[in-house]
This record gives sequence, structure tokens and C-alpha cells, in this order.
Amino acid sequence: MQTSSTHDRIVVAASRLIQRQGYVGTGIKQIAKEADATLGSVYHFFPGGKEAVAVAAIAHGREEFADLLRTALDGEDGPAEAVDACARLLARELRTSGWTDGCPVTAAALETLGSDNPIQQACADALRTWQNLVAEKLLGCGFPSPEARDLAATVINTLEGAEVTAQVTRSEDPLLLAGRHLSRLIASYA
Amino acid sequence: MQTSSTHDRIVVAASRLIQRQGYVGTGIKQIAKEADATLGSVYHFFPGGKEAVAVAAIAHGREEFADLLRTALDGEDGPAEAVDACARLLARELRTSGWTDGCPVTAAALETLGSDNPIQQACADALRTWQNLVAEKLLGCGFPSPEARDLAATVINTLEGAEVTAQVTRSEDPLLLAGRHLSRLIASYA
DNA sequence: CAGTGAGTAGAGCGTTCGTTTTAGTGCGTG
DNA sequence: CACGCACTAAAACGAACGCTCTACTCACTG
Repeated sequence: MQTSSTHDRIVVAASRLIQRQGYVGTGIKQIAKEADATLGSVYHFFPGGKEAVAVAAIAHGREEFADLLRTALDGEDGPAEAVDACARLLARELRTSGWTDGCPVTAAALETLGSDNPIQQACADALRTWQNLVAEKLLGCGFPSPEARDLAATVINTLEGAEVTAQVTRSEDPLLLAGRHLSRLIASYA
Repeated sequence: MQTSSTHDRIVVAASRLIQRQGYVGTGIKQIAKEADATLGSVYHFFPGGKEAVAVAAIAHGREEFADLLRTALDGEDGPAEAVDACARLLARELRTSGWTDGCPVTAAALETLGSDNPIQQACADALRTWQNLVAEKLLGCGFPSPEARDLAATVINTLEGAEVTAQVTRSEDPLLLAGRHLSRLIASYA
């Protein structure tokens, strides 16, 4: 009983596995098994091989993460409270997953640096998308454009770094702390 | 003409390779070749195999990064200026390396999550060491203890996240921005 | 001078990797 | 019924993986 298509199951499984083990650490055969698909199906839907699967998986992770950010940002009126809500939601999701499901692109991005590859591009695209979400919230709260964009970049970067530390230390504290500090930073501009 | 011992060359080469390609992406044979050593030598000095080499390599990266932080922190008097100096130094080093030599532990940490392994412990140890360096600087500048420790954690996390984005986008801006925002955050406490 | 142990050198183990290949399904259209 | 197409299934490819093993050099000690 599968409610989603084979194609989608492959993308979702790949996204989760890459998020947890990185790009190099995740095998095509493991993706196929986890998605209840066969190797032939994977290469049928993704003739580009492992790299093509990864690009689609990262795009999926980008949207998943964007939805999470939107949920948190829309739940609060003030910009400082909204960013703090992001950090708190991230912390909760991370703990719920047993500290395994962090940022869906960091690991893949770091492993594929140096060469100009599609994977790195997909990661850069994801980071840009998330920054834009935060920037739009700040702009909607009356922040002037350059400050809003700069702050949004640091917000995403800080959450990113705090999430890594939270995963390594298995604690919500780094994320909750980041939320409070970012709140204060944003409030200092208002 | 090699000025360092085989043991040390293996550690240094492993540290650099893991920093650039992650733990899974770096092979024992590649480490040996890069260190001008043979496979036999690697297993002679590190009977624990790949994992033991990685733990030593991460400890080496921890100290290298700590030296860099110390240099930047000691060069400035005020805490806000000191943290900004860290960001600027990090940005310069990153650009000089061709955007390849970022944080020496992030990639390895993310790949080995979930299972309680020595590598993750080594990464947590490195993060703790760096946080302590920043915390001591803040304490020395008169910050009360709990605030200093909290701020130090966010400082390291933000630099970490900004460095990843800087690597992915091949730009110093995320790091320079992080330095300015962290400066402002610290100043807001003084 | 024989002996010992640290360190070097590399062949080769079994396994897994990403990928290719070939065969075979089910199914809607002519 | 036959044809083409989308999809599944699994065997097999060469290459690389981490690691073990044996053989060897060489400085030092009794």
C-alpha cells in the first residue's frame, strides 16, 4: 500500500538518507532499498545516476525546510519573535528525530566543495531560498532593504551552525540560545 | 627532504583531506599517498585503522583552529572587536585556500551522527575547546559568567554556519557579515 | 656477529561501490 | 490480437573500499 509514486519515494528516501549520512555516505542501492524500489527504477527515473538523484533530493529538502520556516515565521507578528520561533521549532524537530534530521544540505555541500558540481549549486540555491523567506518577513515588518537582507543571511547561518552543534552535542540548547541572541540582535535594529 | 616524522605527516594529511572531503569521502590509501607514506606505515602507527587516524586528525584540526582563534582574539582589546577579527581572519584564510579549507570538523561530524562513535566525540571536544577560548576572552573583558558562556557558544555557532555558506557561495560576505552582527550583539550587552 | 623490534613496502583478501546490461512485466492504444 | 511504452527485476561489470598479511630494510643491543 503505497500512497506515493516510485519516483517520489526515491526522492524522499534519498533526501532523508543524504541528510543523515551525507552524499558520499549514501549508496544508490541503499536509496533503492529504503524507497522500496529496485535499482532499475532508480536509473529509469534518474538517468543521470547518483548525482541526479541527489540534486532532486536536495531540492526536496529545500522545500521541506522552507515549509518549516514559513510555519514558524507566519505564527508570530514581530520579527524578533518570529526568528525565535524558527529556532524553537527547529530544536523540537531535531530532538524528535533523535538528533539525526538536521539541515538537509550542509553535509552534502561540504563533501562536494571545490569542483563546480550541480550538487553544490543545489545547496546554494536552498540557502538562498531560506534567506529570502526570512528577508521577506523582515521587510514586511518595516526593515529597510539592505539591513533586512543582511540580517536574514546571518539568521540562516546562525541557525545552521547552531543546528550542527545541537546535533553533535545532542542538546536543544545551542538552537534555543541562537534564537534568543538573534532576537536580541534584530530588536537592536528596530 | 621531509622535516616531520611519518606519523605527523599522516595526521596532517588526514586532517586536511577530512576537512575538504569529509570522513567517508577520504580513503586510507589517499591519506597514505598524500602523506608520502605507505599503507603499512599508516596501520603501523594507527592500529585502530581509519577511525583512529580520523580521531587524531580531528584533534590536530582542533588545535590548528584554536591557534587561529587565539591569534585573532589576542590582537584586539575589546570583545566585540576581537570577535569581528576572528571572522575577518577566517574569511581571509578561507579565500586564500580557494574556499576549500573551512571548519575541520563539521563535515566529519555530520557524517557520523547517530552512533556513539569516537569521531563524534572528537568533534564535540573541538567545538567545546573553541567555545572556551571565546568565553575566556569575554570573561577577561568583564562579562559575567553565564552570559559569556552563552555568547561564546553562539559566536562559534554563527562563525561555523557562516563559514559553510561562505564556502558554498565562494564569498567572504557571510563571514564578514557574521562578524559585524556578532560585534553588535556583544556590544549590546556591555 | 646474531638478534630484536620499529618502520617500510606492496600484494591481495573480501566486500561494496556506481553503473550497465538484458530480460521481463503490465497496460493502454491502434 | 499486436504493438509500443513505462516500469520493474536482477545479474554482472570494473573499480575502489578498509584491512590483513608477508617480506624486507635498517639501526641498535647483547
